[in-house]
Amino acid sequence: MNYWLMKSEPGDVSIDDLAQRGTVGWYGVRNYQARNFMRDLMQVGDGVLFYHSSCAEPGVAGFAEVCKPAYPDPTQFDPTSKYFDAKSTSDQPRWQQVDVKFIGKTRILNLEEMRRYPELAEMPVLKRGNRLSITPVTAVEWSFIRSLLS
DNA sequence: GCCAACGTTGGC
DNA sequence: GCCAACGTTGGC
Repeated sequence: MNYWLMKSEPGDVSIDDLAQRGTVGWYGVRNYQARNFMRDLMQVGDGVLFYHSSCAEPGVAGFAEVCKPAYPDPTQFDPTSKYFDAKSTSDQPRWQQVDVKFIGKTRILNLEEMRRYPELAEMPVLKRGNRLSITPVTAVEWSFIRSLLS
């Protein structure tokens, strides 16, 4: 059982979209390290901090859970998608996604507030220059944020 | 829109 | 396999 922080642009998929749809496929990851987390380490039942990025108020916006293990991301095969990858074939897909299901929406836990808690100081999302869209969360960080937002 | 950070690409 | 150039991310 692992925990993860996963960034989504709310203009693309927001916590409200997830709440409405119940589950979503985590398409569009085009970074090998983030892909490997999904492919090699994510399991059904893993906890997810749903994070809003590239928006007016970046921060943790809710909780989700991995509900389907990694499988090929269909957008890599779609020439009309901005995530199309010409070097990817159905025999040799490069990119994977998992499905996540909605657990709950919370208030926005923004970066300024997160920085105030020493318990969260090591989270990659708070480190300067971090760009990775999927990062591991420790059990301590997970419990802390769960109680903070409950 | 700026820009720091850092992953990727491609020439050698 | 080095490394400079380039592209992207994402907070501000």
